[in-house]
Amino acid sequence: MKKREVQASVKDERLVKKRRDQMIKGAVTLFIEKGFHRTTTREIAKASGFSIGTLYEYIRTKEDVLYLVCDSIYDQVSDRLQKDLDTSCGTLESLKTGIADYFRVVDELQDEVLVMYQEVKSLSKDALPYVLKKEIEMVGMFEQIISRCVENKELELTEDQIKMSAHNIFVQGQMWAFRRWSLKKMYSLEDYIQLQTELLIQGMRRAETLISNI
Amino acid sequence: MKKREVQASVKDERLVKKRRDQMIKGAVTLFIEKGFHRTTTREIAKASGFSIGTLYEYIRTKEDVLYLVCDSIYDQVSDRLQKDLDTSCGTLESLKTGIADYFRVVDELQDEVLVMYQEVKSLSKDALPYVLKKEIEMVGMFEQIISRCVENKELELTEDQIKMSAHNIFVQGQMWAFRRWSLKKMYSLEDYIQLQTELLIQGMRRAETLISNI
Amino acid sequence: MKKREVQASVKDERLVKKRRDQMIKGAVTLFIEKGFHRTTTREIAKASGFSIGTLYEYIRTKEDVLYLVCDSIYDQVSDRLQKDLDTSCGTLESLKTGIADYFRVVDELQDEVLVMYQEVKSLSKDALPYVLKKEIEMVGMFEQIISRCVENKELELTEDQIKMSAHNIFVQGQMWAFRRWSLKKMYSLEDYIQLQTELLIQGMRRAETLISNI
Amino acid sequence: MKKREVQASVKDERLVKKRRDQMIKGAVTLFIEKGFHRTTTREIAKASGFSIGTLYEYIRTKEDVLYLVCDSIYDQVSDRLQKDLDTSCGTLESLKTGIADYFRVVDELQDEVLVMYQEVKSLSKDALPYVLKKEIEMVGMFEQIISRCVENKELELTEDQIKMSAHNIFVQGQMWAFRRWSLKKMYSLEDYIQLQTELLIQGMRRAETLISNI
DNA sequence: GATGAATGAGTTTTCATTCAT
DNA sequence: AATGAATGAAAACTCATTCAT
Repeated sequence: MKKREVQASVKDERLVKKRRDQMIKGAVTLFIEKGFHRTTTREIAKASGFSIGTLYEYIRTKEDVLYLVCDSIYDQVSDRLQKDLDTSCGTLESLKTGIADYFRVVDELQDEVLVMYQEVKSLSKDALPYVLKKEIEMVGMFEQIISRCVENKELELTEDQIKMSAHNIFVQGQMWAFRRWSLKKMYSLEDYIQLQTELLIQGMRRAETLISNI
Repeated sequence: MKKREVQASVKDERLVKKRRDQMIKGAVTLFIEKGFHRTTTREIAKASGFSIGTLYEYIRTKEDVLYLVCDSIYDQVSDRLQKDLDTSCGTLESLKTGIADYFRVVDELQDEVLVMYQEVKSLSKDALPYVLKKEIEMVGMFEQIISRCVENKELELTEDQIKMSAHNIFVQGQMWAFRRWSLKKMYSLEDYIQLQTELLIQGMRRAETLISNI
Repeated sequence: MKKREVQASVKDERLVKKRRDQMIKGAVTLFIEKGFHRTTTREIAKASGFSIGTLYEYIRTKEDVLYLVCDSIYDQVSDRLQKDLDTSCGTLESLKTGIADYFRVVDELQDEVLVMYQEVKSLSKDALPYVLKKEIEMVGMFEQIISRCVENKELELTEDQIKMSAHNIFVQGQMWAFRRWSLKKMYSLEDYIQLQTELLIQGMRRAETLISNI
Repeated sequence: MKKREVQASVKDERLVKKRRDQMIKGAVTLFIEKGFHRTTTREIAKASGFSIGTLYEYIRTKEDVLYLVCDSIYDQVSDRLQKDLDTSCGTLESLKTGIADYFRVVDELQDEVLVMYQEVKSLSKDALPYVLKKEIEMVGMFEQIISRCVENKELELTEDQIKMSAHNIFVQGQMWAFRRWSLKKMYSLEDYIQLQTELLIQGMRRAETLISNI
C-alpha cells in the first residue's frame, strides 16, 4: 500500500514539502493545545506562517492536515525503530535496546504521540487505513526482533506469544505518552524502561518456561 | 472528591435522573457512531426522546453531556471492579478472577470505553480531574488486590512494582477495546484473558524472583 | 409529477408558508437588482426580515431559494391562465382574451419573469425538471384554448400548427418582459397586445387558408 | 458607438488577438458547461492553454472575458446577417432567405447563443450597452430587409409593423436556441424554419390586408 | 416542565487578482 | 511575455444556546 496522496495546487514538489513541514509543525502545536476539532484552519495557517489562502494551496481539506500530521509522526517513530531492526542480531540485548529506544522516541514525541492517538478517529474512512497500516508495520518490527531471538534460541515462544509480546511492547510504549500524568509521578523514563523491560522480558521467559513444562 | 455537579433547571431529582439516563443512552450511541464533536445537541435531544429545549433543562452545555456519559461509563466498570475487590482474599486465584472480570466488562462495554478514551480530552479543564480521579481509583483497586496477595505472601513485590503491575493490568484491559481491530484477528476474549493473565502474573512472579536475587 | 419538496427544519406548516412568502418577496427584489449569484444568503435573510440562522431553518441551500422563487412566479402566471382556460368557450374572442390576460400578467410580473428566465439555468439538474414542467403545462393551456377554437370551427389548424402557435403566444408574452428595454420605446402594453394578437391570430388564419389551398 | 476597449498589458496587437481567440474558445466551452459564475479564471486559463498570470496579461477582470465572448458571438451572427442584407433585393424571396439563414446560424451557434442570453445580465452596467447595441443593429438589419420589400410593394406595412415584425423574427430565431429542449421534440430545423416563416410572413401579409381594410 | 423557533458568531473553503521571478 | 505562488475578502452553511409560549 502506497502513501495516500494529499493533493496540492502548487506544483513545485520541493516547495510543497517545505510548506507542509511548516504546516505540520504549526498544526501539531495547536492540536496538542486544543485538539483537532477546536483548532481552526485560520489558526493553522497563522501558526504555519502563511495566509489561509496559501494553506489551501497545499491541502484540500482540514482533514488533510490531520493526515499529514499523523503520517509524519508515525514516520518519525517508525524510522527510529527501523534502525534498531536493521542492527538487531537475535540477542536479548538487542531486544532490550529496541524496547528502550522505542520508549525513548515515544518520550521525545510524547505530545505528538498523544495527539495522534486522540485524533486518528477523526480521519475519514478514506485516510484511516493508511495510518493503521503504519501501526501494523511497527508492531511487525518488534515481532521480527523477537523472532530473531527465538530463532537464536534466546527465547522459546509460540507464534501467538511473539505477536502478543510485540503488541504489548508497542502498547506499553504508547502508555508512557498516554498516561504520563499518572506514570511520571512514580517513575523517571529510565525507571519505566527498566521496569517494563523486566516485566515484558521476564514475562516472555516465563512463558517459555511454561511451554517447556507442558 | 465529590462528584462534579451538573446543574439542572428542573427540581424533581427523580425526573432529573430519569431524563439523564435517557440522555446518556442516546448520546453514547451517537458518540460511538460519529464522535462527540460531530454529534449535535439536536441529535442528542432526538435520540434521547425529547426536544432540544428539554435537553437544556437538564444540562447547561453540550460538554455536560460528555461528562455525564464518561462518568456513567466509569461507574459501570468501576462498580464491577468494586465487587471483585470486596470478595478478594489475597489468593492468586482472586487476582486472576479480578483481571478476568475486568477484561470481560471492558469487552461488554468496548464501544463505550473506546468513546470515553477518544473524547475525554474534549472535557474542559474543569471536568477533566473528576474523570481522571475515577481512573486512579480503579487502578487503586487493582493495587489493593495485588497488595493483599503480597501481604498473603502469594507474591513478593515492592510498592513500585505493585503500582506498575496494577497499571499494566488496567492498560491491557483498555487495549482490548482500543486495539480490538488488531487483536480480535488473533485471539478470542478468553484467549486474550488467559495469555495476558499469564504474562502479567508470570511477570510479577519473575519480578519477585529478581528481587530475591539482589 | 408532484411539487419538489424543499425541506424545512421548522414543523409548523403555516409558519413555513409565511416565512417562505417573506423570503420569496425579499429574494425577488434582490435577484432583480443583482442576479442570483451576486446575491448573498445574508442579504436574502436581511431582506426577508430575519437572521441568517432563521433563513436556514426554512431552506437547505441557497438554491432552494431560487427554486422557491421560480416556483412561485410560475404559479402566479399559471393561476391566471388557468382561469382563462376555465372560461374559454372556443370562440376567437376567448382566445384573444386569454392572450391579452397572459400578456398583462407578464407585464405586472415583468421583473419576476425576467429574473426567472435569467436564473433558471442556475437550478441544479435536480430542480430544473420541476420548473420546466410548469412551462410545458402553461403552453399546454394555450394549446387547449386554441384546440377548442379548432373544434368549434373558428380556426382550422393541424396539431403541429396548434402546438407551434401556442408556443409562439407563450414566447411573445415572455418577450414583453425580456425585451422591454427595446419594445417599450415603441409600444404601450395595449399596443403590443393588439399588434401581437393580430399577427398571431392572422398568422393562424392564414395558415388555415394555406391548408385549404393545398 | 465604437467597440468597448478591453485593456491588455501586452503591446503586440497580433498576439493580443491570437491569445484572446484562444481565450474565447476555451471560455465558451466552459460557460456552456457550467455558466459564467461557476467557471473560475483558473479554468479559463487552463482551457485557453496558458497560465493564470498570462490570462491577466490580456484582460483586466473576469468580466472582460464574458464581454469578449458575448461580443464574439454577436459578431458571428451579425456577420452572417450582414451578408444577407447586402444581397437583399426587396423580394419576399430574399426576406425568406434572410430569415432562413438567420435561423440556421442560430442553430449552428445554439450553445453560444444560449450562453450569451443567460449571461449578459452579468455584464456590468459599463459593458452592457455595447452588447445591447449589437442586438439593436441586428434587429435593424431585418427592418431594412423588410423595408426594402415594402418599398418594393411586396409588402404594405406601417413603420410600427415593420419594427415589430423584425423584432418577432429576431426573437423567434433566438427561441430556437432557447427552447430547443421543447421544440426539437416536435420539429426539425427545416420544419421550424418553414412553419415560422409562414406564420411570420403570412402575419405580415394579413396585417397589410387589415390596413387596407381600415 | 416542555417545546421548538430564533439567533448570530464562527467555521471551512473558494477564487479573483497581484506581483516577484 | 510568461509563470504560478501568495493573498485575503467574501461566501455558504452550521449549531450551541436562549427564551417566549
